[in-house]
Amino acid sequence: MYEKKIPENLDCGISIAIKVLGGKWKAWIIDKINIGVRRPSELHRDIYLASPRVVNMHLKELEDMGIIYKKTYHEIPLRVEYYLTALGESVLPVIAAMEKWGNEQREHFDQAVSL
Amino acid sequence: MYEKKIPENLDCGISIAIKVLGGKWKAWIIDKINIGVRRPSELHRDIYLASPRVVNMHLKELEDMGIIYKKTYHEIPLRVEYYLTALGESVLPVIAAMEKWGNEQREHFDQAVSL
DNA sequence: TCAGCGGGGGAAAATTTTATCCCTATTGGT
DNA sequence: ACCAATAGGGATAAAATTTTCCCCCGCTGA
Repeated sequence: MYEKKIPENLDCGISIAIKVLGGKWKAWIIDKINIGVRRPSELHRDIYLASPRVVNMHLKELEDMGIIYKKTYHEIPLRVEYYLTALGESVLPVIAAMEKWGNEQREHFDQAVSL
Repeated sequence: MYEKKIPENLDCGISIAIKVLGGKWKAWIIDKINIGVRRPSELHRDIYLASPRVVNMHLKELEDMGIIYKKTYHEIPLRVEYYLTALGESVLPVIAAMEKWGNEQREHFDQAVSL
């Protein structure tokens, strides 16, 4: 796994929140799991714009951070489901706030420079 | 300036919010400007962990996105001040939510893996 | 036997972001 | 003449993230 070379700074709450939500698809994944898209293959299909590999990596990170947990069913075919932990649920309002604000301001960003 | 090669996806509000708040120091900068740290040199001193160059680049991006605006006083020595636009002020609650959540969960992340 | 689905990961390349270094310019002070 | 403070940016290097490609395993069904 990749080793960070520059130490992190988690002084302020913002850094922590960005660590959890800042990845390209992390917030989206959390949202989907919350909605009930639990299986990796479902998530891959749902977030088809992201490469499956990144979704997997994000899932792993979120699991390591204690935002989600994994349930493995030893069935055939193998089945895996992800669920939000209490910590993961506690972050939902933050995501909702971001989502709400972003949607309200979408018009502005559609016009504004295509940065 | 750097040209993106992969088109952005601003489908959901989350992407938009992350575009504005996801940079390493963007939320911090917005917060500081809101508090009254307005001049570039002040911001550099205040956010001394970030390289001044990046703060400048973030300021430019935030200005281009319409989150902040710049007032230039043609005094000697030259004086520049940044202020939040209405759009910038509208994002403050989102930052507050992130900050609040991050601080509440800080303990968890202090213990958890030093990812 | 071979293709396909499920979940998953290594290695390397490509892309994006951040850091470092050093420069511009104006003006005041010593 | 030279250094300081102000605000800024080009070029390049380094770091971090994301993508791409191709592999693993267990099992099923044709």
